[in-house]
Amino acid sequence: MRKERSTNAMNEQFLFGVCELNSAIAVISGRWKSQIVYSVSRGYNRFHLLKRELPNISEQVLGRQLKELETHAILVKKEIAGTVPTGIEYILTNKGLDLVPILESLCNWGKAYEGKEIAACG
Amino acid sequence: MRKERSTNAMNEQFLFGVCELNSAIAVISGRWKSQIVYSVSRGYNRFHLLKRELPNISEQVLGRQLKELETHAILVKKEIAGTVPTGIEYILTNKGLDLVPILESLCNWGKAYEGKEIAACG
DNA sequence: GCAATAACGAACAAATTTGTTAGTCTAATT
DNA sequence: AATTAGACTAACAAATTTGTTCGTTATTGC
Repeated sequence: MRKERSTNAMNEQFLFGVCELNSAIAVISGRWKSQIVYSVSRGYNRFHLLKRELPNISEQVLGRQLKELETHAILVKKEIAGTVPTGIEYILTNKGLDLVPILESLCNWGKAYEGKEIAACG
Repeated sequence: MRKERSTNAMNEQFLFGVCELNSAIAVISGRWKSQIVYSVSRGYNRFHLLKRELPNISEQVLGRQLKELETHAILVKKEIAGTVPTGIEYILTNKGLDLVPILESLCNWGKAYEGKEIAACG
């Protein structure tokens, strides 16, 4: 549980107030989160498909990350009609869909400077 | 210190291998980091200016974050000639400069969906 | 009946990040 | 001579994130 009045939590709130950038980053930070969003966007949109894509994640952690993404309205759960037991699909919301191209930019940025930890000065 | 062989650390490495997206996010995650990059890009490029911009950060934490950004080659330190004691400027590298527009997209994305935690489904 | 698959939730523990306390060094100012 | 400003570092403690163990529900396959 969060301690709402810890320095850490208050600093987080302060930054949220400074610029939406900081809330945005808070949403996509976290060990598996942006990779999950990216995978879902590419069609790996069910629990077992994500498990297969990310073999090192435990089911419990996957469930937790998905729930957090749902809380932040990046994706929604949808029951697949006519399946027994009811299958669940994860669908990106508009918010989630709009995030995907930004993640792609980040990916390209990462690739462009791969291994160049000591970059030339601009 | 990091435990190189913890599950957590190994999962991080795994994700770095899956897509550069994950290393990119790792670089900009962290309580103050992207805000610092953004502030530096807007001219708050000295230790004391950043302290004034982010009054809640302690000097120790600011120093640490700046050092990490330096390690990831987002910015470099530069001595200001002719100042006594030597003043230090922080300059964004090309890598850092290329990051700024992405941070701006994230900021706009955050603004667009501000408060809309329960978004319409795409 | 027993195991497996799909999809998780709760509680606890380990790892990591963030913040705090104390201290450094130089030079100008009071 | 003491204080202040700029720019930090190291070591420790608190907070938070990540991973683990155990358990659940329901249906199909052997």
